[in-house]
Amino acid sequence: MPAHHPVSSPSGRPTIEDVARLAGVSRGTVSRAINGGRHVRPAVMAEVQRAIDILGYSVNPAARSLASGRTGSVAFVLSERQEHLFEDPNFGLFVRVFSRELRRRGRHLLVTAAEGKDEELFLGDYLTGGHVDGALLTLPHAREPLLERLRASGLPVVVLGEPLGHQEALSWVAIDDEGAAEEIVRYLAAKGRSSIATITGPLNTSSGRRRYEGYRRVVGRRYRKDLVAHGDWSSHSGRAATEQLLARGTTFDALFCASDRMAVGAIAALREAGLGVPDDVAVAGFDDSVAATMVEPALTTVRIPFEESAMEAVRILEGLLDKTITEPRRVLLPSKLVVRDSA
Amino acid sequence: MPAHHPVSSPSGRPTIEDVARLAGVSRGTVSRAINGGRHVRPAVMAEVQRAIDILGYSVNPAARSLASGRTGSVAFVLSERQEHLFEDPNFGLFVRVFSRELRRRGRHLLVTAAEGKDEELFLGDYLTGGHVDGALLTLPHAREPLLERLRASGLPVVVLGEPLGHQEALSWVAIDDEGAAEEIVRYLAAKGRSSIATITGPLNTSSGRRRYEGYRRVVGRRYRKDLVAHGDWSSHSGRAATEQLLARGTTFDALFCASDRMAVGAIAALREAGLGVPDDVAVAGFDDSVAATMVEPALTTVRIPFEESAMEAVRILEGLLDKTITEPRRVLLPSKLVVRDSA
DNA sequence: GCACGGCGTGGGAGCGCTCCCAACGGCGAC
DNA sequence: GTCGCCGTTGGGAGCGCTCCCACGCCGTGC
Repeated sequence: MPAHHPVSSPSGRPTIEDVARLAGVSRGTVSRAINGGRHVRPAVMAEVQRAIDILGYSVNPAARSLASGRTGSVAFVLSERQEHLFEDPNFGLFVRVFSRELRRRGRHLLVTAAEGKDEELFLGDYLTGGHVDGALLTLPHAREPLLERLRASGLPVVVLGEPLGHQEALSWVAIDDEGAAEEIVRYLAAKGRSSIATITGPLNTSSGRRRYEGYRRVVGRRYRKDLVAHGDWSSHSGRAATEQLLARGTTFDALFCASDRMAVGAIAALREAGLGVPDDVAVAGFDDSVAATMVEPALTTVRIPFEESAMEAVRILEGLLDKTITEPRRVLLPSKLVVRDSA
Repeated sequence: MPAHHPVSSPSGRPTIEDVARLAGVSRGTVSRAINGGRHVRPAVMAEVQRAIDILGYSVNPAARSLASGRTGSVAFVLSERQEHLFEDPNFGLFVRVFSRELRRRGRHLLVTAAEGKDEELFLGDYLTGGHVDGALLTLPHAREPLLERLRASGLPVVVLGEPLGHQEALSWVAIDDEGAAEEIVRYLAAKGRSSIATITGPLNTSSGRRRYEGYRRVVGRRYRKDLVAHGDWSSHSGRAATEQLLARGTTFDALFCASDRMAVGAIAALREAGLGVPDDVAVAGFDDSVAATMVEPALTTVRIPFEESAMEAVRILEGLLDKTITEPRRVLLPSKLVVRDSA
């Protein structure tokens, strides 16, 4: 039951001054007490805490921020134009992990979206406008102007995914897409599949490119252009790409899709064409998303360590913020093959 | 190209004072100019704008917030313990719509999660601690303490979904779950299905309860307890509930599932039991989520006007913030039947 | 015995903005 | 011609906090 004690502030809320008066110490001492308690005697600490409890005091974030020049919050920026990540369960996962990890470090998470050109512009203003101390970015497409501006502003930033063209200048955490793609395609080959087709993701994204490169490395000399089709991660595009593949008349006994959702579309198309999965065509996905177990047959796919990468990103950002890390840091995390029924 | 002009502030960033000096007016006039321009001559406005552009000035949010007592930002709170909304595409949709609508009104969106008891407690502190001017809440379970605390704090709040037990004291925006359930169950009946089973959502959630009530109203006297099973929205629970229904030995020719995801699980279970959909059992879902078109056959379901409800919530919150609205406001939005192949 | 360093503390000086009041001038009304 | 009003402007007074310097005090080393 706070606030039945005399309080001076016109806002009605108790201030640090009220706490100081009640505890019988100075404003400076209370400030030190609520900021870690360095150079404060334990007895005084306790007394201050008691006063805080009695008054129901909580610091005014605006005042703290104005005086200290820090905000205590970090932005999570979704510079995703379309659906991939945004409509993905991973988005929620990221938010949850970030929020938890940052809270543990005494910071707040602030989520913003930047969809169009305007929003991206606005975003630059916002991020460099003193609203946040740092930022976590997802950027499937290379977004030169924003990245360049952020780099120039000196704002601590960690990118989720590999920022094509900015690998050197920024810190980032990514999945070893290429290695994972290699592993799953190699698995298909080991199962005796000799002609392996693929549906790639957008090749202007890092993941799209890398997964495709992993595929190419494994098929090596057996690479054939007519076994490759392109999608945009969506189930719809997976279906269309498969139909295109089939329409070419080339046959294949395995199909590596760069996303689970495309694999779902692919399975539907194969089934319509009278082909059995995995008997006629083994299908492999990527992501181990909820879609993976929702289709029949359940997808053999690759599990991406989203949680770990989120935690790693926060760790790096924290280092950047407290200047423990001064050079851009880059981390590549391994993923894991998940074998189910589709291949 | 900002900041090649002499700047006084020790932070390096130009302040309102620098702008005033360059524009040849006073601090007060610049403040008025950047806050709508009331009582400022057009010529002066232009001069101030020019100075702002030259210096690359942007307001310091902390200083503004400290002086004005407002923050300009609104929290979107996910007090969702588990997966339903969080792993849902709707979540992303909400974030996007909120972010867009608030930006349009000159505010920022701040997303926070509150999963455990601790976080909920923390959340109360946070929301009432002066970090935000108002909040948008999702709360599938009735969370008495948080709601009570928010109500008592006087913070403007709009709830997405019906806050059971707090319908009178808070503003909220919800879907007409009951009406929508009625409509789709009536549709099943109109298709000649005589024994309609249902898989409900959690009955301690408003939607779970209302959808069940809609079902009951339509089946009326033909209600049979053994045609009802319960789930938790997940596809897994839909599968389990269906197996349970089948195990009872009672037959049914239609199944209304309170979520698409449960319908997906139900279809898998029915298929395993050798029952055809929709021939033997017509299946209806709810939500019109991405899952709806991902299964075979595509789900007949109910489309929920998420976007509209998000926009409506912002509209109400805005009214609460600028005191245009003083009484709690309640809005119930209608949904729309979407007929596909499963029923 | 005395100088010195460091811990613990008090309080002045801002941080950059908004709010408000006083002052100024021009204009229509009487 | 004078009065009063309103639109416009300047600038003082904070908003509630952190930062930093100065001051006392105690313990240590010689």
